[in-house]
This record gives sequence, structure tokens and C-alpha cells, in this order.
Amino acid sequence: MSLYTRFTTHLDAVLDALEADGTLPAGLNRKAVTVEPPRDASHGDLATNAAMVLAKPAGTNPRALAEKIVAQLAALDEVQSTAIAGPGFINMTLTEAVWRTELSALHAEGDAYGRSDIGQGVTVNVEYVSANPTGPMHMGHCRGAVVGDALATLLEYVGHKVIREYYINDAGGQVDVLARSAHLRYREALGEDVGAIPEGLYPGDYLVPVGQALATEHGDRFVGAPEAEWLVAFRTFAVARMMDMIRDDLALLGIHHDVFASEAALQAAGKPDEAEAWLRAHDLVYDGVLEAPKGELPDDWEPVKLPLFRSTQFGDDQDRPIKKSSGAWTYFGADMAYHFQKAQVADQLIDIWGADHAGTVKRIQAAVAALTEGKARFDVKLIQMVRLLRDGEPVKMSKRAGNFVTLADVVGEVGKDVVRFTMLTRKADAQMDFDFAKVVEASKDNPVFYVQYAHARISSLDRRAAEAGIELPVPDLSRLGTEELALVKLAAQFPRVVEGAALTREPHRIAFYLNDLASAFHGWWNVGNDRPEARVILADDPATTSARLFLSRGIGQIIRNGLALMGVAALTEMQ
RNA sequence: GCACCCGUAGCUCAGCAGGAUAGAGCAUCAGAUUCCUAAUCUGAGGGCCAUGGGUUCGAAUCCCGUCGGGUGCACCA
Repeated sequence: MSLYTRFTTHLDAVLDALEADGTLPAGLNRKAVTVEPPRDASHGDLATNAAMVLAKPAGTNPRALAEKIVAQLAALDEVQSTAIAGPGFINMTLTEAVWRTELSALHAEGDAYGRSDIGQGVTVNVEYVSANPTGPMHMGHCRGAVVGDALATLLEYVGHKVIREYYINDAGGQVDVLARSAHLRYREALGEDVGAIPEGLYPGDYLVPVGQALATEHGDRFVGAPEAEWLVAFRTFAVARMMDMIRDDLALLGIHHDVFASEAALQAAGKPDEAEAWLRAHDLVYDGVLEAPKGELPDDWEPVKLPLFRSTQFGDDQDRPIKKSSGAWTYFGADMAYHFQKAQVADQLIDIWGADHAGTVKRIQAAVAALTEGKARFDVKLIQMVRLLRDGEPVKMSKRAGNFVTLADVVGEVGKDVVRFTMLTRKADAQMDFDFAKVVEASKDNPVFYVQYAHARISSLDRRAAEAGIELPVPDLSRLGTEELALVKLAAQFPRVVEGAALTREPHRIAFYLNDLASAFHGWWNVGNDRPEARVILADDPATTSARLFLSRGIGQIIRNGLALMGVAALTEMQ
């Protein structure tokens, strides 16, 4: 149980007691009651708003209520002093012993410090990446991949059961284009001069080996054959090869999905038909005429009658087609069934999407709400675009021209850890620049290095301590002074930060916290520049040295735990 | 036209499910290295939290309007 959770429990007990003696009416809603560190450390270690929140429903005034609460909180062993401040805040200063104990707990729990069970084993399906299987991953996919993966790790860490899933869009027109592109490369592999790759086909070189493999397998028998004879086979083969590539790309980032779900397989299994039947039975799908698109009307637009899902009943602007006039499923029609399927395995769903799909969020949420009858929690997290910069200039990318920057290129250039950390240094819904020069820069405006440097310094202390051989087997933590305990207090916030990040599903909070922690550590370290007696390793004072090393390792542990959540390795020395 | 996202220091961004005097880095200015890695640190200046209302004991945070920026808006995926 984390320190903050523990005090929430203490406070609850106090409020129970006040209910029992009639000071507070029974059954007050305590949802808004919080126990948290005050923004300003001079106010103490913990603050609660309980008196302010509960005064009104209790028919009293905040300060009077605060007096009663304080009387009981002050009696706790762990509380050194209390104060009522401002409009009714209750501030508590804890005894130094609390922080020393917390530091010991941090060591005892080690890698598990920060874990919790707030997820209560609830299964969450996180679908992320789901890039079309038509080529290697490029930088556009990178941020969503990292955020999704970090979020999945984070949710696991707080006690959720997590399914990491990738949806393979292997049923639409794009994979037919892939098949045709592969067919061209197949002919090329058999010696034909295909010239420039025509407009409308994928031009990338990565299809050359696919063509060669197809040539080896089939010989020339499909060279002049009608499309119907080879399309499915070529498509299936090419998609499988593309997925191999994508899995390799993801592995470069340390990302591994549990489930790869195929849209084609879903359709073959008749899932969209089942969903449609159910929705029709509930009058949520009807045959109607699609409204004209908003804004400028396309030249070739004409009204058509299609099966439409009543997404307007769930807040969408218009009803959405689930089938095309050809009778084939729309992307949405299949996706709807796909989400329904996921919701039968998991209690909660999270989709990580690029912000360019923002317009389709409402319809899929509508579909999930309809099909699960509002029972499944379903969040779509939109990830804003990343602008790639080199020497301050945007890097031009065009998928059509085949000159996009691949994920493999970027990871190869700056490394997995830098990519992952950088992608988590911004809120997901804020746009972000990725500047090659800056992300590899070794300075404090690069948080990757700043945090790594702190960890490396801690490791260096361990090495030096081992050389000096002065460390005592059991550290005497009373040697830790105010400056040191301030670091412990910051470290003790890690479990809270993790919880907050998990609840809001914002993994970037871990990155910001680690930066703060590293900053505090660097500050502490540098005190030794001015005052040699404040250094960690003091040759003539094994007791203080041991206590400070114990603290320093504790900070190192937090950095490792935090970096592990982000999927970033902690360095023991800088190069 | 409609929907979604955004608007916080000169710049890039945090702001923890409403809390106390709004924070950090960069940049600017003034300092610290016979010393465990100065790849670091200390200090100073810099704000009408776009704007007008509302809810609340209390709003950068929640709600509505306005202005400004971005993105999306076909049976594409």
C-alpha cells in the first residue's frame, strides 16, 4: 500500500469516527475528498480538502469541521504536526521516521515499488499500431506504437490484465493494390522490363523480394493470367510478408503484440453479418440513402441506397454505411464487428489512432455502445502527428514517391531508447517535433540524456563505493538530513504518479516525473561542489556514506522502474 | 458549413480527474569546477493562463458564447 493510499485510509477512519459520534451525517459522498502533497512544500507533506468538501453537506463551516478532523489526525503516530490553512485545508507534516521507513520500503519492494492493484484484474484490450500491411512501418506509425505499448505496460503494472492487439487491415482495396504491385514485381523477377512503377501501385523496393519469392514458387504461370486467377494468392502471400516486415520493425522498438487479428478472417467467419443481424433486430441498421458529404461536394457524388447504422442516435452527425453498393463491407462495417468481438474477450477497450482518424471516432464509439448495450468502457486515444526535422528543416515524406522515412531508419540512427523516450515527452494530443539533431544531443534540454545521466551517476557511486570498501552492512538512516529526506519525498510520489498516469491513461506523465526526479538528484549531487561534507562518499565517515548510498540507490531504483514502464533501458554509464 | 483537437513566460511545453502565491527547460543576465562524470548546479528577470459570461467556498482546469490556429469531413483505409 502506498503512503498516499495509507493516509487516505487513515482519513477515512477519522471520517467514519466523526460519523459515528454524530459530527458528520452518515453517508456523505467522499468522492471529492483527496489526500495529496501540497503544491508548496512549506505547507507540509500531505494536505486534504476534506473539511472544505464536506462542510456544506454537513451543515457546518470548513474551519470548524477541520478542527474536529485535525484533532484525530494529530493523534496518529506518523503525524508530526498539523495545521489548518486558507479556506480549510488540513496540512500535515509527517515525522522523519515515516520517510526513512518509506525509503526502506522502496528498497524492499525494488522493481515492484509503484505497482498496485487498482486495475483489479480487469481485462483491457489495447489495440495499437494496426498499420496497413502494405509496406514497412514509417515514422508516422512510431508515436502511436510507443504510446500504445507504454500504456499497455502501465496498465499491467497497476493490476490490469492487458491484451496487446494489432488489427490487420487485409480485406480492403489497399491490399488488392498490394497484390497487383507484387504481381508487377513478380513479372520483373522473371526477367520482364517493367519500367517505372505505374501510378496507383506501391513503388517501394521492399516488394522486389516478394516478387522474387512469388516467381520461385509459381514460375511463369501467372504472368499473363487474368487477375482473378492470382489476386487472392498473391494478396495473401504479400500481406504475410508485409506483416513479417512490420513485426521486425516493431521488434526494433521492443514492441510485441499478443494478438494479430485479421480483418479478412473476421469477414470469412461471418462476424460482420452477425453484428448486422443483431443491429437490424434492434432497429439500429436500416436501408437508407446516404447523406451528401458536408462541405464541397465531390464531382461524382450521387445518392445511393445502403445499409446504414444509426450512429446519430449515439451522437454522430450522420448515419454511417456498413456496406458498399458492391455489397462488400465498408471498413466501418467490419471494424464494428471487430470491436464487438474484442469486447467479448475484454472488459475495456482502448484504441490508439492517428489524429487523422479523428472523424471516425464517434461512429465506432456509437457502434460499440450499441453492440455492448453501453456496457464496455471504450476509449479512443488520438495521437497527434510528429513532424520530423533535420537541421531545423522539416523532412519531406511522400508515400507515393516511396521516399518516406522508415521507422527502422530512425531507430537505426538514434536508437530505440531515444525514440521511445522522446515519443513520451509530450501529451499524446499535442503535436510534436522530432528533431534528429536535438534528440541525440547530450545536454539537459534533452530529457533522455538528463535522466540517463542521473542514473549513470548513481551507478558510478556504487562503483566508487565498492572500490572504497567503506560501506556498512546496515545503513543508519538517521544520518539522512533534510536535503536527503526531500529526495525521499519526491521518490515516494512515484506510486502516485503511476496511478495517475494509469487512470488518465497518460504515459507521458512518467517521463515528466522522471525528469523532475533527475533534476532533484542532480541538484543534490551538486551540493557537494560547494560543501565537500555534503558529498555522498566520505572516506572518513562510513555511516553517513552508507546512508547516502542507500538513498542514491533508492532514486536509481525509481528511475529504473519508471524507465521500464516506458520501455527504455537505464544506463550505468554514459559514453 | 459541421465535427474534433489546441490557445499557459520571448520560444518549446508541464500543470497531477477543481485547491493555497501558475511551474520546468531553452533563450537573456549574474554566479559555481584544485571537488564522487560541469553531459551538472545556484540565483535573477520574464504571465490579463486567447477573450466574455456561467457553475463553485475556490476555475488554467468543468459548462456556454466569441476570436485565433490545426486536423478531418465519400461507399477510402
